[in-house]
Amino acid sequence: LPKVAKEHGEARRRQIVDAAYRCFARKGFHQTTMRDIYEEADLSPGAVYNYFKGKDEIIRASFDLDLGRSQGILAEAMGSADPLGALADLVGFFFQGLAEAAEIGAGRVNVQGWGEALINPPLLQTFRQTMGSVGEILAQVVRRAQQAGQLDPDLDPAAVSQLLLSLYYGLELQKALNPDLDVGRYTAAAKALLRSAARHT
Amino acid sequence: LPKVAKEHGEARRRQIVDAAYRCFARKGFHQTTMRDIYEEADLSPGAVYNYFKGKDEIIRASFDLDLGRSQGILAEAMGSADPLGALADLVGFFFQGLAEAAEIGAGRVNVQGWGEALINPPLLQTFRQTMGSVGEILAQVVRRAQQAGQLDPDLDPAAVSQLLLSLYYGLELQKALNPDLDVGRYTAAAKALLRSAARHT
Amino acid sequence: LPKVAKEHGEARRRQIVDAAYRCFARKGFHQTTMRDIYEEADLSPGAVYNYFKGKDEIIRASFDLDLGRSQGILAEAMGSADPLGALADLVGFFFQGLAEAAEIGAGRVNVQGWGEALINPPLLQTFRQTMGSVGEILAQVVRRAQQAGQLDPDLDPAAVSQLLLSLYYGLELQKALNPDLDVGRYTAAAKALLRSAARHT
Amino acid sequence: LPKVAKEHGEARRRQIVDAAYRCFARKGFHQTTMRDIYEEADLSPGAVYNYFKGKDEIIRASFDLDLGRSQGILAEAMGSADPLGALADLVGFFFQGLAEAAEIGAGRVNVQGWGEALINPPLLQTFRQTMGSVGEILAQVVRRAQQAGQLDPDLDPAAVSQLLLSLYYGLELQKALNPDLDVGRYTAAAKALLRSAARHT
DNA sequence: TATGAATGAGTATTCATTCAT
DNA sequence: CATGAATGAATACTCATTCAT
Repeated sequence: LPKVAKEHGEARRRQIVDAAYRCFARKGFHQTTMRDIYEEADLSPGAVYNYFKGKDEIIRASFDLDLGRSQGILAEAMGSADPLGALADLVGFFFQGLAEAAEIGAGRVNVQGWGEALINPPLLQTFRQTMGSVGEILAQVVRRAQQAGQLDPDLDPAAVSQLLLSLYYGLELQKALNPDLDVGRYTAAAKALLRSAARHT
Repeated sequence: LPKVAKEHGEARRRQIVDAAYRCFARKGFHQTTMRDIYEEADLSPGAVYNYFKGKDEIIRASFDLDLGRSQGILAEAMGSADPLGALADLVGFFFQGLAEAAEIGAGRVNVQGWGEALINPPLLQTFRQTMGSVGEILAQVVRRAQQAGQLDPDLDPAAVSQLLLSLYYGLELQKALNPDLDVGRYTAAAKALLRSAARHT
Repeated sequence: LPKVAKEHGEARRRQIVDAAYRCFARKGFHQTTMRDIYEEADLSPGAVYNYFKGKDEIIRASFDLDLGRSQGILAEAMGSADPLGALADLVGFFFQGLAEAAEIGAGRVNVQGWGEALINPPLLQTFRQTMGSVGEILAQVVRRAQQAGQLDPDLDPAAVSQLLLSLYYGLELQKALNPDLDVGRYTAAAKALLRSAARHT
Repeated sequence: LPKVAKEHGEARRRQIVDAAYRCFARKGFHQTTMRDIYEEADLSPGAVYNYFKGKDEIIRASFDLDLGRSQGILAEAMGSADPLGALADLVGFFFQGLAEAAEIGAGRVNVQGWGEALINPPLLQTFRQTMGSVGEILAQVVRRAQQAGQLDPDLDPAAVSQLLLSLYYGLELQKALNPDLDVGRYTAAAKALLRSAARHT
């Protein structure tokens, strides 16, 4: 029974967060009212409050996403024998993921989330953590690429990792503001750039 | 005297927008109340409404910034005899500008502005216009660099220009979320990357 | 149980409209604030808005009155074998009703309602509908009185019906502006006038 | 000089009241803002306040109309050798006057004025005075018609005078709510009614 | 747990009026 | 007298949250 109850609770939370997510993508966090959320979720106001303390918690929950799917490819990249190639793979994987996630409005929610994070400390933590850990992994891969002689050893691994993050976030932003943007061409250019950065021996 | 009146009006509008800007940087657009704004501006509520129709107009006015200062260097870059070098200069100029603007909270306001633009059509226009025109200039410079043999002619100029924009916006984002970020190192890495992309003849 | 909920809702709406009505009689529509209304109704502001979209809807609801009580006597008049006598009865009934309604301030609200209707289209519809349908019934009774030889067949039934409406509205107005007015004497004179209009055969 | 000044002042007051009147006819007293008034009058806000203490005074001034034009015919009626005929003439004169005044929106302003008077004591006085003095004159004419054997001596003169006022105000109301109303037919019916009330000797 | 009526602090905005120039 | 920028009290309405059922 407790297990069933727990599963039920998880399902309800998911139902609420999903509904909220759709609202957020459409109207933004602060234009979305609790009413929007519980109507989109087909629930009563009280029901929502049985699962979340308030709107803020729902916003935060919208970003407690499974970095899980990405974890695998990131770990793989760190261990790859061809670090530079792994970076290119990451670019392909993440940029393409962006294009797919755009369909559920993820880009719209994320871009708004950045702004929200600036005035919402707990959310800021979430974002910094994600960016921080991914950034460290990227820096590590860059470092390994340097050790493998694939990249100029004078490059600043941390800064390069930030550049790579910028290519990702910048794409997410530009794609959100202009959905017509062609992710494929963008990705191709990014890979070309990466290739050209390879050490010419 | 109409001229005096006009100047006075402009000054007041500036006073209000500046006050609002500080509030926005601190608390976000929607957490900032009109009261916050007119108190920060040391005005009465009515006074603010004499110059702006409402909050929305103030938000929009906060982004009607003078692209003017940048116009010069962009034009110069387009005409430069060393397009690739000009690109590096642009990177230096704009990234450094970002660091300076951070002091007045511009980064914080801009990042929030992106999110706002997604649910605020007039603001979206403003952003798309800015990004569009700067993007075209960059693409043009890239094209000229290719013609000058400085860059691989197979590169997609539009996509490269988007990458460059990403480096800029991504920096603005990362700097806003983490003010400790070292813009100098980031800029150096970007320039190194650009150099490595130069055609090796 | 939906039925209970519906009854509850109706009761609340009534409670609000009644409270508003008292305020309107006292201070007029536009001098009455929503605060006046929800305090008079002993409710919170939000509660009022759960039942009415806004002040305008409350004003309109104040005039969605049951023409029901009158419907009976009007129908009866239309079918009466003594149409002229029926008209006199209507005069007695309605003018007396006016005197009674004055106690709840109905006259005051109605007089203000006429003015409001001039600048409030939906309300205008309400008034025109009521006046129109009552007017048609009166014209019909007049016509029947003419056919029965009780009234001069040369009289314009529609115009006579307008005269009768004027006697009613004019009384409501004069009584509202001067509560001392003696409705009994006014009614007696109206009946005498009606009698004198009877065809002298 | 003082005379010129006074004339100037009067002209300005008239200019303001006329402008206000147009606004009132259009939007009602309380929907009309002082801004509406001084813009319609092509004046500055301060200018208006140089001639009127405030909005309320302008409203009141809108009803301080020249009963003058009517005074003549009323006096004449009181002295007429054919009082009943005089009553019919009054009906013709005033009802027709209503039709003409409708063009400047007088009906709309008056109907709204009745409602306003109910919550505006000084205005109430104005209305009661006008109605009272006209009513007394009418009662007097009725009394003289009775003495002349033209009307049943059992009729209540005061009540009959109220009925006559009702025919007037009721017409004004119905015409305001329904501008299509045919004043000619209404007047004809009123005169016919009056004729039928004449004593049949 | 679920419901949804009720709460009430909070917010944007208006507008009659003033007064320094 | 004229101007019109400034004032600020007042107002309609919202919406996150609660709690009795």
